[in-house]
Amino acid sequence: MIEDICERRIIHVDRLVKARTLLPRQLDIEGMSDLFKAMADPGRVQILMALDAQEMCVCDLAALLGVSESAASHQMRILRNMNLVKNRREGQVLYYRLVDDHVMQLIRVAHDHVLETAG
Amino acid sequence: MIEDICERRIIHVDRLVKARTLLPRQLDIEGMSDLFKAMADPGRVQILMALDAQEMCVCDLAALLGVSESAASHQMRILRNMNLVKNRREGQVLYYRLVDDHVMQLIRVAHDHVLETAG
DNA sequence: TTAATATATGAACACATATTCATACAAGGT
DNA sequence: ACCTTGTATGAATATGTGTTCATATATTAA
Repeated sequence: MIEDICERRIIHVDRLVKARTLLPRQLDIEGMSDLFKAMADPGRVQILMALDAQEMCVCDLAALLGVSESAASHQMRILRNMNLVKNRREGQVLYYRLVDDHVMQLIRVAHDHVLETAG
Repeated sequence: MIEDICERRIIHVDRLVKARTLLPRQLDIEGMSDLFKAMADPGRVQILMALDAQEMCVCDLAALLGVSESAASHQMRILRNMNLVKNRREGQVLYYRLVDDHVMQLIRVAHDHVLETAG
């Protein structure tokens, strides 16, 4: 079973072939890792969990995290770019909320995993 | 409703208080963001999806990603440290597999999100 | 129009992360 | 014991990310 393709050692060619057929397009893979990247920050996780319960504005979120409003706004842009949140304007205030239930599904599974493994 | 706590403007104190009561411990939050951080790389997402179908060794995974075996080993350490994979030795070869179903649940939700939003 | 409020954005710096290279370890064969 | 194979690890470099600061935009009030 030991073979060599493109100057690289490969032990299980069959598994490699099978893995290749099962993987989605590279673009989807990158989309998924970008999504996880958007959630790979304690502040943004807190923001998302807070927004599950209610709409909040940048000002409140900054206070929640204990950071500047500019910093909070930068975080919200990342979450917006990854389609995790959307907003609604009411006068001067922008109210943010989660776009759909995917976000909370991810949060819940991650929380379960952390509670089970780390304790 | 406009108040000021600790030299910071807060518009909705009630929402801030509610958010604070709903958030888990800071340690859990960090565990969750670390978990997402571990999945915030296209190569590691590919590895995890490949390991859903079958056990694979570092050598095969390096070939799958098109990177050096050293680089693949570094990636596996990150996944191991975050309790996403475990391994089994069979002679000289270490076979990696997913620790539980949480990983694939996260992958599936992320994939759905990407397909729905990005197209 | 001018001023104030709420948020966004660009640039720069500090810090984190990924890869490469060299080396070390662990298991099996000779 | 030695050598080879499979994997791990440390250090260094290159790249990426988060925060700060200054500034810009949007909405409302005076």
